[in-house]
Amino acid sequence: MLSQSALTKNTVESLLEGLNEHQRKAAVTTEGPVLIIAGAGSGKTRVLTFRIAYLLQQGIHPSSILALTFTNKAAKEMRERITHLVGDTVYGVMAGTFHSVFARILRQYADLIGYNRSFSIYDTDDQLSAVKAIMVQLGISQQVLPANGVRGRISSAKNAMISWQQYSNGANSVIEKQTAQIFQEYEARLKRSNAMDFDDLLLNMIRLLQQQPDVLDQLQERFRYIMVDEYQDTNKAQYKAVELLARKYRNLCVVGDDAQSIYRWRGADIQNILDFERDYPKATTVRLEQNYRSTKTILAAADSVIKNNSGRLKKELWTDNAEGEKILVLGCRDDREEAETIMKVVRTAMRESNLQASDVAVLYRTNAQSQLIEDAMRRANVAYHIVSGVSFYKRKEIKDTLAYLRVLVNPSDTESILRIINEPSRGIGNTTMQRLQDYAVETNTTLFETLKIAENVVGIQKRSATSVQNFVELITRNQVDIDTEPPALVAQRFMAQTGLADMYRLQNTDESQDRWNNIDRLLSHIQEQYEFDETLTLSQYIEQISLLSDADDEATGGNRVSMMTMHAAKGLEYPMVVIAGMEQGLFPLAKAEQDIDEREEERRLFYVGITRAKQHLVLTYAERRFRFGEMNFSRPSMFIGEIDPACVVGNHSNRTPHSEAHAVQNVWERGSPKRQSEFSQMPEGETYSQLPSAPRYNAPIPKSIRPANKDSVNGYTVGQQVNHPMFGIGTIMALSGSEQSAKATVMFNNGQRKQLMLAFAKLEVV
DNA sequence: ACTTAGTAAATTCTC
DNA sequence: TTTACTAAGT
Repeated sequence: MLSQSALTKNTVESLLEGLNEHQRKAAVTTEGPVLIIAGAGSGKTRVLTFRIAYLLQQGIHPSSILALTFTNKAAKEMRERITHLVGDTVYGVMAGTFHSVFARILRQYADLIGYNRSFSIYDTDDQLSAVKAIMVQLGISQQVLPANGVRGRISSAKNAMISWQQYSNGANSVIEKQTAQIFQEYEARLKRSNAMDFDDLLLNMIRLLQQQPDVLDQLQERFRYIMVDEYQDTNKAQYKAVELLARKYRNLCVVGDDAQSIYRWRGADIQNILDFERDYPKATTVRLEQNYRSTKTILAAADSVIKNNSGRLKKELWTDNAEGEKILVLGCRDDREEAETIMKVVRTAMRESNLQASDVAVLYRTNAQSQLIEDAMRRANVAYHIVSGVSFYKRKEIKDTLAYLRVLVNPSDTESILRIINEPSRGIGNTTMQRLQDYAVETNTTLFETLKIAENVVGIQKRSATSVQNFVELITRNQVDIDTEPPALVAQRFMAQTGLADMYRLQNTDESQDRWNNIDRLLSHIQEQYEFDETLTLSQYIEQISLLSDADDEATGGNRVSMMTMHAAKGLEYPMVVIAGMEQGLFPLAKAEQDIDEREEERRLFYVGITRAKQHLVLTYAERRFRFGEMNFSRPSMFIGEIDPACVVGNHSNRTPHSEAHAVQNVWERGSPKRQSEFSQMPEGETYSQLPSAPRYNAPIPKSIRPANKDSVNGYTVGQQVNHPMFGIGTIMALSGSEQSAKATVMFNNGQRKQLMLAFAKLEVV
């Protein structure tokens, strides 16, 4: 069957030999519920992928297998590794994040639960704008009740499967009662907009399964083997959805590590994994306790820290690896010095311990911390990159472009309309939109339907009504070809008409040029994706982008030091890890100082951080740090004190440095052992402000972004004289890209040099 | 309707 | 330091 040739008995058996006894058991116990408690570095992903390969080898049809992960990165890695084992067969396996898998299923059955299949997916920003609009509508001041707090409470409620009715019944305080009211309106508003937020993707999946027995049966029959990765991070809704899907065949295998649960704040319920054996009484439990990643020292340190948490699943991690060197703890005078120190430690380790830049990761608690470390790295010419910093997709111009495209696909999408109806300015102001929104709510129609009849709505100015009419026509005109023409073409033609790119082009500042280029990149990206998969629709593209916020790939490429938050580091490993900002109030965060649960979560996060390291681990802290615009004093993190002192060296407290500690020698070679600050001070005369700043985002858009220069493109040639309606006569200096993404660099006679996109700029050859 | 200036607040993590 | 909201002025 299928391309099973890639998967002979031999490959399976040889793989089997590569697994230890427990891993093997976890992989081949395919029937019934299985709980795999997988300690850090115990080969979890390996077991999961082998398990899937094994199922396929047993003759299980690929489409019977469902594998759910939390991040796109994890899903992608799993697919790649399975592909490695079984080849193309993997294409039948449904593997993805909860949200993406459910979104796909929900599109298919959308009409059964009262949605149109082109529903929009709302991210946190869209949620917030909906909440704000509702608060204005209800006359609740944001001064009294911060909108973002309301958004958070609504989302938490939904995570815990609490409906607005239930929330309303349980509301006691004024704040809760008002929130309940907003909650109710919020649900109605999203429904009217034919939109689901992230939580709805889970909740509607449950609704679908509960309300449509046929669908439930169909899906249960289809997904006979279900696997859930990072089970400790599931929330109530995810738990329920999985429970429903697995109820019939009960071939549910969950993998997780309670010690690595770090998403409580977004509704993850650690109880789900703790209670698995109770919920599935006949479950086989397998413990993966052999660590293949870290040295004995690192493991001991991690263990001594996590021991301070209560209520854990029994698990004893051990390793055959070497003792390894001690953990280096370095106190610094301030955050700048810390950054310099990190740079020096990394550079020294690369030189002395024969490490590549890509062998090193610098981890921190908050994204803001990366700035100074980046500066230090750049100054010293150490190649680095930021993993999932500010996403490309969070940029204003990109969000605007996507909003335009979403309106095209789903005109009911209120939040997207509000976002772009006056961007660029069309003379449609707040008052007008407020009136139209009120009217839409009163008549219980979509905003777009109301826009169509704007002239009949009382209180709307003639001028505004005309502008609205033009906007409606802009949308409807472009919707015509949406199902017949290639998505990139539709998008490009549409965007050229919206005037968004023109607005940035005419602003003609460095910043607007960037924005314009970003729009261009997005449009090119659609083209690329389409070339990769010709069945791609605009709707699918938007969904794909909405559910992606990780800057996955690309980030891993190249020989560079990786810098990221500890959350982002989950699932990764590096020969050398530096954890920065080990200070009370930063790590653990201030709010954890009172709350035991918060503190335990921070501790688990620290545990995750420590266990990323294979051989070298360095912890740093600063005695003073610039935060919130002012200098603050801080004390070393309590977590440092929790590490078994036998595992640690450094200038922390009055412990004397051990001479056998390799890294320590390197660090101290140029300074006095007592005051490490002396060697890490900034050289005189150089300041950080003189340094150019690095791009702050890490765009996941792959390759081909920098097209090669050409002599002739789309009928234009280098050297040609052209006329531009805005800039006048000029000469084409260079050409790049092709078709819709073609660009020309033009030197205009007025002295301006511009990069223009041929699809947008109306260049006339003279 | 749009611009500007002034003030307040918020700064963790993610699908 | 940066962002975001409000109010007043054009």
